Amino acid sequence: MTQRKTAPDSSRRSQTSRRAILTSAFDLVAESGYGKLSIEAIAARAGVGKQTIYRWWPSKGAVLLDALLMLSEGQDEQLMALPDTGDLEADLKLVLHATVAELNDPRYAEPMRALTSELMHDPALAADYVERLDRPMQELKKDRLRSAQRAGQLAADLDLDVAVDLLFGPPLKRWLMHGGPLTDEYADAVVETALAGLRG
Amino acid sequence: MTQRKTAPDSSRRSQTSRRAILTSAFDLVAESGYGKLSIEAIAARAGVGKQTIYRWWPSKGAVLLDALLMLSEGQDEQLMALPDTGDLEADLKLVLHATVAELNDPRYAEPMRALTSELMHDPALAADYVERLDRPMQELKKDRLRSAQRAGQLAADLDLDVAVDLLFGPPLKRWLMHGGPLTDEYADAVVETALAGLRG
Amino acid sequence: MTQRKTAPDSSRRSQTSRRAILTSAFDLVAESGYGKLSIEAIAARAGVGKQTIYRWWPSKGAVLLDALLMLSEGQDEQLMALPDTGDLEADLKLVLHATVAELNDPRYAEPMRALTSELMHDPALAADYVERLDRPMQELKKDRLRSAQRAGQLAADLDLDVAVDLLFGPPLKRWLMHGGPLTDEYADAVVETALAGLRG
Amino acid sequence: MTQRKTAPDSSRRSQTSRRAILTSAFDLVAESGYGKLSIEAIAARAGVGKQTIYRWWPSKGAVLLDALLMLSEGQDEQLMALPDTGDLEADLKLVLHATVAELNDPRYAEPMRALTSELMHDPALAADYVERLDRPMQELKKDRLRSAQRAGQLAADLDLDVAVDLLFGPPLKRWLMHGGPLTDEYADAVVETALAGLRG
DNA sequence: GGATAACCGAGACGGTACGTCCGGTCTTACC
DNA sequence: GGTAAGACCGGACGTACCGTCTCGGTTATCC
Repeated sequence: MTQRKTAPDSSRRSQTSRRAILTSAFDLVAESGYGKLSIEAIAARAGVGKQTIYRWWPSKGAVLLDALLMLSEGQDEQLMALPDTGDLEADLKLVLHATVAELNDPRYAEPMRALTSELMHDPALAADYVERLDRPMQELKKDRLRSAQRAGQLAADLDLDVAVDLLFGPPLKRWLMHGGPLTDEYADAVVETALAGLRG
Repeated sequence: MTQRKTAPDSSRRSQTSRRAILTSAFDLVAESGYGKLSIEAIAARAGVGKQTIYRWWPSKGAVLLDALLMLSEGQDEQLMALPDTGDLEADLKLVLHATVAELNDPRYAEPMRALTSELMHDPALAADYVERLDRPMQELKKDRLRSAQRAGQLAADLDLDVAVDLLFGPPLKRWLMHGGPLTDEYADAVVETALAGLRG
Repeated sequence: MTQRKTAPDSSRRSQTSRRAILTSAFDLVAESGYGKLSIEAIAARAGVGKQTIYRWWPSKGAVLLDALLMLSEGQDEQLMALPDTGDLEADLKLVLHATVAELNDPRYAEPMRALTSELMHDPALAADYVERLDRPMQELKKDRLRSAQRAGQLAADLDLDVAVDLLFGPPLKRWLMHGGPLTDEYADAVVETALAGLRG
Repeated sequence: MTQRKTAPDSSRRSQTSRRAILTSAFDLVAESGYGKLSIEAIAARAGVGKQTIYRWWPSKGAVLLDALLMLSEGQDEQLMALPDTGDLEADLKLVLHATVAELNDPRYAEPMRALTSELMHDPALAADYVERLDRPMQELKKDRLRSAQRAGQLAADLDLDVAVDLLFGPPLKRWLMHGGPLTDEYADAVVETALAGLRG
């Protein structure tokens, strides 16, 4: 079940309130951490009644998801594609550097962490997340790999989903588990090793 | 600062209560999910005063971590090593199958999910987790890879930490993000692709 | 500072809950004694959230005071006067008998004891008690004495506050200190002695 | 049932601890009020195990009673008598002034208030209080009145218990109920009015 | 003079209640 | 009908004490 509740966006809905709620949620979690993120706090900071939140979102995780989506609302229509200079390794390193930078920037990492933590206990929200954020990203990445595959730079029988996971799973593991520093050097090592294979 | 509070295990401490608390926590979360896991519920089910929990653990995440550690208390001394038949690919597939099975078994997945969600918001707990659960596991895995490296089955200059992440990061990503089915076939694909490299 | 918190009685306030809380408090203390009177117990018996009590009263003593005041809410407007048959001694004995009866009736004595005990440690509550219960009573008593004074039955220069204390202080002392039986005969002796003076 | 538990004073009992407990209790309540008086606080301040308190006293009220009794341990044997100059009115005013001063001195009033509040809910303690503090005082006062009665200064058929209550009940009422200032002038008025009678 | 038993400080234990915070529902009064 | 405001019931939080219960470590009699 996807977040139908979010969609209707009745014409009577106050866009002012919607934006105030989303930015309040995002800012609250970025400033004070997940612990301070409560529906009451969001409503208070947004100058909004609690009911206005409950009417349009099923959980604070859903608010958070919308808040993150709002950030990329500018480049909406024409979803930006990943860089394709022909040099696959360089392009991938560039993308992973960006990913690493985002995960290390508290401003984005904290809301992301909060959302991820909600995803783990809310399958409906997780499905929504996959559909609206994760899958589009995954497709973009697969597009770049497909281009390389067509150019003969990747194995012809390569499963692109696995390939994307091989590149982006390792940084995610470090980020989640705090299992070591999350640096550009690490990202480079991941790209090089994934491309060449463990056997070298 | 690691969870020193957990360690001292004063001689006055009631081992009966400790065990009751840990099994209660584990069972509660396995049966009813993370939402039902409250300190009050743990104390009630364990037949213990709340203070006895607060006295020895700083958060319910710390209780959960100890609960998971208790499960592997039997094989403490002789830390089991990973299988080493000489056939690296087969051994790794075996291990990843076990990992996948664990992540798919609600009995273990639910407590793990709960703990992971706590880790994300509690750096001290995360450090403790890394030290007491993650690093030992990581070392075991590196040991197996090192053995293969010595046998010439892996690149001589391979960074083993990166290698382990390349193998275990992808399933973790799927598990966390619900970004696709987590099957033995997927595990096999990950092992094969990681060993051969994306270039094939 | 008087108990302004109690007064506003915002139009949004639930009168149902208010009454349930006051009767629950009164009944609980009457049935089970002061020891069993906790905010939690009141809330539970009244079927009310604890916050609803904390929102409107600053302490359980304040609840108790309101509960006692609620009992005399019927005869609000026309504050009943003390009997005035012209026979001062008989009238006073009647009133003291009533006082003694009330102090001996567990149903009223227990809540009164509980309230008195709270008064002793809470000056704000004590001020409120004086203003809303004690002073009105005191005035009623002084009115009756004033009437007798005008009829020449009492000394012209008599301080009526002292006079009231002389009549009602002794039973209070016995009640508080358990310093002897609190009977109608005692009340009669107090009235007679006070009127005639120790010198006789 | 009287406080037998207090009496045995086994020869093995530590007098150091006993005194530390009593002075700690007295000082705690005098300094921080009744609210801060807990068995734990007494034990901590006295540098004593909680069990040592529970072993010798049945409640904190009992500790308080002993603490107050300890203060008058000096003049033990020869219980001081009330002043008897022959001038009854002057003597009584002197005694009531002393009473008023004590009730107005926070150092004594606070422990007294605390004890009184305990008495109200603990009949056994109340009985003990009457026997060990109240009755002896009452007898002293009656002795002085008896002397006056013999001298013909008081009615021959006067009930001395009632007489004492008539004199000491009114200040007690004011003290308890905060129903007006408790001054020497008030004490004088009580003595004069009680002696002369309300009729003048 | 060595056993032994009561007392001691300390503090963990199972509990109860505290006063606060927030979840999610409902009502009221605008607009 | 959407909204800001906020009262309401419920329930968990983390803390403070309750009274009971060991645990070692002194005493301080009694054999």
